[in-house]
Amino acid sequence: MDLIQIYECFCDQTRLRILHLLAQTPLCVCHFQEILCEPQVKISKHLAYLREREMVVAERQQNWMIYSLPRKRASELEANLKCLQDCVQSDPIFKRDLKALSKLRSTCCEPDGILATLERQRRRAPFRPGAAGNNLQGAGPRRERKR
Amino acid sequence: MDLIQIYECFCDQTRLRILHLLAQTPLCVCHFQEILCEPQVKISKHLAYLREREMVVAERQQNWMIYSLPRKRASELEANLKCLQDCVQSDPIFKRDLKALSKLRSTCCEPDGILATLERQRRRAPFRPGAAGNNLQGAGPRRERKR
DNA sequence: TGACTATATTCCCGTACAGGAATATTGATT
DNA sequence: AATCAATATTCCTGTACGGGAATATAGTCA
Repeated sequence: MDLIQIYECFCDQTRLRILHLLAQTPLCVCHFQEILCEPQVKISKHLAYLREREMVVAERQQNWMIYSLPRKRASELEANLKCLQDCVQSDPIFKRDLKALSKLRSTCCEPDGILATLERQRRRAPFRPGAAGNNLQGAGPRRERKR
Repeated sequence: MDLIQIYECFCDQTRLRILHLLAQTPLCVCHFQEILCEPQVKISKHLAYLREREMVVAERQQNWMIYSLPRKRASELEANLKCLQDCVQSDPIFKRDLKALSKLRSTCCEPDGILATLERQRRRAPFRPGAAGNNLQGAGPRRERKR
């Protein structure tokens, strides 16, 4: 019964917001960080959770991981995504997310898709190091991995 | 955000089956036991879970607790219940549940609602002590409650 | 090759269930 | 008052996350 899995994926607010955004367009992790204003670990983990359950797919593009909804979606997923849209359309948080998304897109006038967008964004503003919610961490010193 | 709560309620198979049945008609606990073929504790606990989150309401009728969906439901709940219907309509488990439900109703030709049904059922077949999935336990000896 | 960037993983801790066994509880019946 | 029937609650155990800190990793670029 993988309807259950769908609901499991849906019952966390961060995941809901991610899916809601992906219903609009593919996005990379740093976009989620910007839009959701949540720490990197959190987003990365929830994306992993969704990936393991095949609710999203990931594809590497240079340094970025582009996440998107799978092309072929089970009808249950499709139905629930649609239902989700209806349910959240008046919710301030989700509305704000959409607004932040469209702002992010407009700043790079996206002619040929998200990838070109990313490319350009990177040249102009290498991820806005000081922006709110942007708490990237350096790679830190390496040492023997515990195991 | 109580959409999340809805999804939390939906992400367990037993609860899904319960809600799916309640979308048809109010029912009492022993009916769930019969239809779902699950132990009493399990059903009782999931009903408590749903009650605490106000996804169902309970009303005592003599010895029985009648559970039903609340009269006034949030639009999100309504939407998701509808979505659920669509998603499970071809699922064998849920189809079997509906079949079991209608059988249970037809055996008592329900003229004046579930309560009369219960009344009559009880006289004729006092809960079928040996039936499959029916694992009622006696009240057991009492002793000082630990606390 | 070394530094840097974007993202993933591991470790750790706390909490929320899920499920079953053993009662507890409450109203009805005798 | 004692018993019974229907249902709820408590205790216990195991597991799945959720979140954050500290790295780890892989690609890119100088």
